[in-house]
Amino acid sequence: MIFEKEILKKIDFITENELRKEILKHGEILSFKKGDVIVREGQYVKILPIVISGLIRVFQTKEDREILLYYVEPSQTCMMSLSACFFNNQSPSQALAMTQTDILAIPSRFITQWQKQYNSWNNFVIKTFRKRYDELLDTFESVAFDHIDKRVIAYLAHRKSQQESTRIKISHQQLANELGTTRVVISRILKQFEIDGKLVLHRAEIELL
Amino acid sequence: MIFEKEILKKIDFITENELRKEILKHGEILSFKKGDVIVREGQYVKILPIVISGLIRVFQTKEDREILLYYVEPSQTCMMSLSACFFNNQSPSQALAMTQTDILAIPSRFITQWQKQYNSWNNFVIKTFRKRYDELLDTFESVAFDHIDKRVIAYLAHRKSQQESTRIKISHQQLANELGTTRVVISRILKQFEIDGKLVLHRAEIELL
DNA sequence: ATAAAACGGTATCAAAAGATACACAGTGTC
DNA sequence: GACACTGTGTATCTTTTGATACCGTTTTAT
Repeated sequence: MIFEKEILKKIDFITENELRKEILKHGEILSFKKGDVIVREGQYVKILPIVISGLIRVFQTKEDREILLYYVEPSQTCMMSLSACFFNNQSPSQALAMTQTDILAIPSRFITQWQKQYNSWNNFVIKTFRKRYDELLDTFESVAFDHIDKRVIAYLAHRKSQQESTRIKISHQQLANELGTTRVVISRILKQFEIDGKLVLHRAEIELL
Repeated sequence: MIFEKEILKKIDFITENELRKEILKHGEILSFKKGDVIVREGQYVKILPIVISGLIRVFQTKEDREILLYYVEPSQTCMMSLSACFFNNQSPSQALAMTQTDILAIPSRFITQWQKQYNSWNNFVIKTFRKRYDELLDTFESVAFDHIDKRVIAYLAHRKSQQESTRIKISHQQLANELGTTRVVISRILKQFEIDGKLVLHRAEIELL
């Protein structure tokens, strides 16, 4: 059960009290289990999800390759849904619950309406676009100019910063998918890092030192 | 001299008559010569440029490398300016006139105001963000998964589609900058394409066949 | 318990692309 | 004409990464 209090905490970037009430009134909590598909490629999107708890992975598939666009964390929304709602388009990407995830589903008709009425909502919309652009640009730069070993380190450091522990649960194959390369390459690099004393490898888990 | 008629033609995506008048009233035409710097990195941006004629190159520089973000063509605006105006930020990127370029400069205070009042303006804003994201994603995918020869061909095809002639004026060095690689690599690839009969090389010019 | 699937280590080979170096041809300037 | 600068051709070498193959271990499903 999700309490109003928790929802309100996650939408603290909405400063207008009236809008906070509207969101509670029209938003509906939807829950997904780990692995659930939230949006399929090609699906029409009628709601804007705001993540209350959990994590959503948004990606595209192209010729049996996955292209990671971004993760949607609590208090964030999905740029692709936003834009699909806005233009009444099909979703060009797929969204997957990485863990048990609760979202607050806002009917799409409110998006532009609230943009006109509430500054903080419009801010939220624009910030969502800009943030994802910046992230993508970052990824682009690291793919274009950095070697994979540096990208692996950056990925692990980022994961570490999101949690308490220094042990990151991920298999070599999954890590390869995240970075758009192959398992062998990742195993090779990780082993070298282990030899260099930067980390310790466990089964489906990497311990940073 | 730029006539109102020409401006109105370039902003035909603005459907509200009232807004068209507002734009003419508050917008100011600024002209730049080829090579002029329109925005410097770090500069505060107070106006939103809508290109009426010409072409603007928007890019970042990082450790003596250039990262091309996008070109702004007539009827388009610059996403980075939009977002810098919106948040009253410094520009993270640089804008350069590629040819004689006329822009319609809209004072930044109108951006959010018009978003609230006029649907087509809000559409313009959102479309600008989405379009640049999609472009960047495309570039990202081709950098991540395509070989350079394919990217060279794609670049040339794109340039050809923008003009009448099949002769593209660009040096190997410039082309290398556009694609984020080195001159030698480009020369090597182009020469191979010439041997394959796909194009003919001239000095600082490539003729597609 | 046994089979199947997931996970990971490692060796070999090939391809792509970057780095460097050098030569030479046009173009523009004085 | 002498000179500098830009543009291009090309050879050599190295590094990075991907592809493939094979093996052993651990976990999961039936």
